[in-house]
Amino acid sequence: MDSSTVFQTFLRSTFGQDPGGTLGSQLRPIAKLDTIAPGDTTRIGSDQDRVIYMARGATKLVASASGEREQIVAFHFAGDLVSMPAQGIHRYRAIALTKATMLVFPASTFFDCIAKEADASRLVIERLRGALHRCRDKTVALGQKNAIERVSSFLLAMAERFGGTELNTCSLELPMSRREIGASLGLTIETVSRQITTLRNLGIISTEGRSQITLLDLEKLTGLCGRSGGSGGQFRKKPKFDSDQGRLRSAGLAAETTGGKLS
Amino acid sequence: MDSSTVFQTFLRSTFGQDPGGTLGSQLRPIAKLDTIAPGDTTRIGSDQDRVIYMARGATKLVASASGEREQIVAFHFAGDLVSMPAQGIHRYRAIALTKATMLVFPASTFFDCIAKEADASRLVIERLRGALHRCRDKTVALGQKNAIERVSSFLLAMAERFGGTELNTCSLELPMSRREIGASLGLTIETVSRQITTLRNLGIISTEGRSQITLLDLEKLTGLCGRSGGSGGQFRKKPKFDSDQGRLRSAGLAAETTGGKLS
DNA sequence: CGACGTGTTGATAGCTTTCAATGGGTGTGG
DNA sequence: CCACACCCATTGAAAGCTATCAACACGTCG
Repeated sequence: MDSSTVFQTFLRSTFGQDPGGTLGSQLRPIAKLDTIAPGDTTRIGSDQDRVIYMARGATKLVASASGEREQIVAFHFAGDLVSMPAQGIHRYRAIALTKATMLVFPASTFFDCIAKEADASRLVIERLRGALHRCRDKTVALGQKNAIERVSSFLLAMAERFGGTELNTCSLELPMSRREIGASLGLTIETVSRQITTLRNLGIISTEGRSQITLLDLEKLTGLCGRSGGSGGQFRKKPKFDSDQGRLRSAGLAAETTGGKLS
Repeated sequence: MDSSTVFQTFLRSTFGQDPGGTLGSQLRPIAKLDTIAPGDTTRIGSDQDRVIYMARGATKLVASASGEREQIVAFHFAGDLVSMPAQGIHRYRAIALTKATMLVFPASTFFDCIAKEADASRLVIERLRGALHRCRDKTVALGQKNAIERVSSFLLAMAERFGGTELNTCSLELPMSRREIGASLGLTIETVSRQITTLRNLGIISTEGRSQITLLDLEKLTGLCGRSGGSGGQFRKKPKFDSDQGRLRSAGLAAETTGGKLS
């Protein structure tokens, strides 16, 4: 894809500006286009903090802990802005799920330019706030929710993001594997698979192939997410599984996953 | 404490500005001072998004999930700026750990004012980025680390925040209870207690009373946190406990806790 | 001194992980 | 077009880490 076209799309969708303005002319020289294949990561400017604009495709933001452990912090899709630290407690990488096109900026220069314009500042601040709040929600999910709640929340979050909703049902084409869902939810691939099986047995979802999932009963699914303040189903405290494949436990809350805007 | 004095301190420490400037005169009218006792929460402007400046004391940022479940997303101390959403998937509250003094702003007006000044924008953006990155680190901890790793990381993070370091040892006076540590790490009070006992038995820490902890061996403690890229001790894969009170497992990483600046 | 909240310790149960085997889906090459 | 890897997903059995339940110790406060 053409670099100028992508940059133009970036300016419009992010700041509602046309090229030619001061912001556009300042950011243009530091924007670097990159297109990567599934499984790959951008190596552009990886030695410093970056801001990445997702022009096309989907990526996962992965943090590497010790050993082989990897946590997916967020998923990102077209239009998202991602803040990536170069160093820190963990190593973070944006890895493509599908063929992905992105614009990479050095963070310091990017934010210096943004700060000079009130409108752009306001928009970036709002994106950062949104990313922070979503990350907090994810924290709650990982700290307080059990497996069925996490998977239910994940499915609902994905549905809100890119599901075709029709009459209480909703079908999704998940761009990520079970392994990636597990890495995002802090669960193993087997546990994710079991929860999906449980949801299917409950008649709440149906599956087709490995990535096609249809949400048949959004209400019940929401009940399994356990939003705060909600009744939490018919349980209150110390709710546990019932039998072999189990029913559910309580219900925690939802939407810890996507990554919406700036993350 | 005097409202004007607190506001002045806020302007200086956050933006390096003196009152009288445009920013100060714009923010002054919307700043509301509040002092609350331990266990209490501010009710000022709780119907809308807020930004809270912590002038004095310590608070915990609590998210309520369904049932009785509560997750502490971050701890905040004097000088911190906290972004608080009014609505969302969960209900968030800033609850005082000690007697706390704070300045409360309505978020939208606050950020509108900030965005108009380049310097202030840059600083706020940097704080938001920091908060986001710390929150991500916490996500990794909750998603990938086991109990001993979480507690070790927590202690190290607290030590970095307000510990008197001297010759590989460091003593802390924790302002939070075991219950709050557990709520922050996604663990129960009993598990936290057991990990502390384990660390004491390993000679890595010593305790005195219920809140005084001395870190005797920062190196070993760090090894239990499992930072990425590190050797992870002498383990690689599938590292498990050894015996009754167990040794350790692998080692994950650290510092998911504090909350540093804007969270 | 007794009540109460906090913290510690022990025993048990449970949810998730680990280990292992099978089946399904996709892609490549003959 | 089909065969054959190869990866992904599902399912089962067993083990493990943490939660739950319970009892006790400690310090504070009335």
